[in-house]
Amino acid sequence: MRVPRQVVEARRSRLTELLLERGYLPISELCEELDVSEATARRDLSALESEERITRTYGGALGEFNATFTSFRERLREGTEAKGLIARTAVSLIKPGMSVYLDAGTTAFAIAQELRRHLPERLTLITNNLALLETLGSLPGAKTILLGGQLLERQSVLLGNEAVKAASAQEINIAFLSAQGMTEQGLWNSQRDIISLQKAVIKRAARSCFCLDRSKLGRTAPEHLTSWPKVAPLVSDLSLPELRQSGITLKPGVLLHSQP
Amino acid sequence: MRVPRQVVEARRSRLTELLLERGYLPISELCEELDVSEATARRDLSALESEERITRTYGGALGEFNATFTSFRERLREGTEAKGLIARTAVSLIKPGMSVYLDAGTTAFAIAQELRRHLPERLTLITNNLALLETLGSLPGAKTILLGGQLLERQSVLLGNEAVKAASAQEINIAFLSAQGMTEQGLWNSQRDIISLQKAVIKRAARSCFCLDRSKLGRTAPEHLTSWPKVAPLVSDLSLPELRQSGITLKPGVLLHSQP
DNA sequence: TAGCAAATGATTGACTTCAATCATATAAAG
DNA sequence: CTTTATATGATTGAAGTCAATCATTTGCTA
Repeated sequence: MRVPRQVVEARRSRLTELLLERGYLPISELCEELDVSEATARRDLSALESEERITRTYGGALGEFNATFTSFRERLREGTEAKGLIARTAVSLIKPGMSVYLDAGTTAFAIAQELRRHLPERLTLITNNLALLETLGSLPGAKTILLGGQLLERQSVLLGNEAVKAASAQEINIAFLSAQGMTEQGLWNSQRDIISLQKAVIKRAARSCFCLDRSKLGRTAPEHLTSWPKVAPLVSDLSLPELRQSGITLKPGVLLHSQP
Repeated sequence: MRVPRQVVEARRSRLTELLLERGYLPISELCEELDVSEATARRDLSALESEERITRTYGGALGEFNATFTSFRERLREGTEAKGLIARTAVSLIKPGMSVYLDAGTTAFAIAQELRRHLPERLTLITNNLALLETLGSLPGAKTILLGGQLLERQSVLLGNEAVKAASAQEINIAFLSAQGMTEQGLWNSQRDIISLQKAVIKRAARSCFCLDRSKLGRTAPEHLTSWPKVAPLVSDLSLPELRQSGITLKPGVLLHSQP
């Protein structure tokens, strides 16, 4: 029997809520919870899936909870090769007892995963990146500090005055930062908030290490972060000659080239 | 053919890692990824499930990622009735434009869920509770601020100096706090860190609202938080006579009794 | 109010998943 | 080196899942 449109919609949003809460539910439980037949439950699932509000699995469905996190993971998986290499080089700079800052790029995610494999002792890890927490929070023997700040919707990142203030109060031995583009003029990033925070971090960090893979070469972004003379180590899969072709000349020793 | 024990173990931890990364994987992909037959993949899954390192589903498996969050949600589901009522009363105290602090108890989670249903305009939501972020981060028109601090493993909570400092810099109109126990002597909580933060919040908040359901009555905890005269509104499913039976006498108007 | 469109539950057959069983190869134990 | 224990892949039958189809009820709209 036909039922008012609004009832259908209500049931479907209840379904997404349920999945959001429980993560996963098999069809049978969905039927029971929503008090509908299997057929209807399936219809709801395929409707919601086509709206990309849930993910169906064989036998049930997954909520798009931590959708921010997974999208982050997916982005990471694209540049895997280069980012893995960059991460390995970056981690080799970390010594036991250090205080390490990781920022909000996908490279930071790769570094965190690399830390899972080779973890120096007694690290203090500092970040404004919520997507890193699952990884960093479970590293044994490391202390993880999250900067405070305003939550940027859909970004899983904390920014704003609070974040800048919190960063300025940290002791940082080495910071790993990323940018969205690099040109002859230097490094670029998309948002003023991000740049303010990065500048605060650079000021507090004994060493600021920029990690950029080749996809960033030649790109710009709305906001200018820094010019080349101020870039201390650049960790990249690019070589010096490749950089020179794009008009970027670095002093010797500045580039840490990540090779296979 | 039999294979060295260490190979099996390695494959199984690789499997947990995979699930941790991807959240969910169907059997077929597991077989491909691990390069084993379906039978072996299933055996691995049931082994890991009995160790409670993953969760099987029909057709695949889930990683125990955000296990902290889900355990939180499960804890929440226990006291649902009372906490829902308390949350409703609590939310009725929130007016548009307010700056609201939510602390780390499960009651805070219930309040967040209630906010999802009845959301006053232009709220600023402040918390040290990571489990709340998924809920709070998606509330339209509200601004969410996370206090910084050290990540408490398995608790999804931020504490420590940074958190106290960050709290002291906030403007808070109303704070919703919880405690682990209430006796004649006042309110009790388990950790010194938590109490330091709560005291900082109370100092900054125009109004500090304690939310405790009846399960807390008569319980104590290692650390003393506050005595009764300083408890401003107490939101509870307990009634004045019930409290008096346990030796707790409140001035009129202090208790906001949540009834069905 | 009449006619259409839409939502529902039941049923069906194709397909998938699953646990159990078995033969085999080989790691570990003695 | 011999024996034992165990990990593996293949097979099989039972059970579960899925999309398509159909009849029915009922909301919506002209």
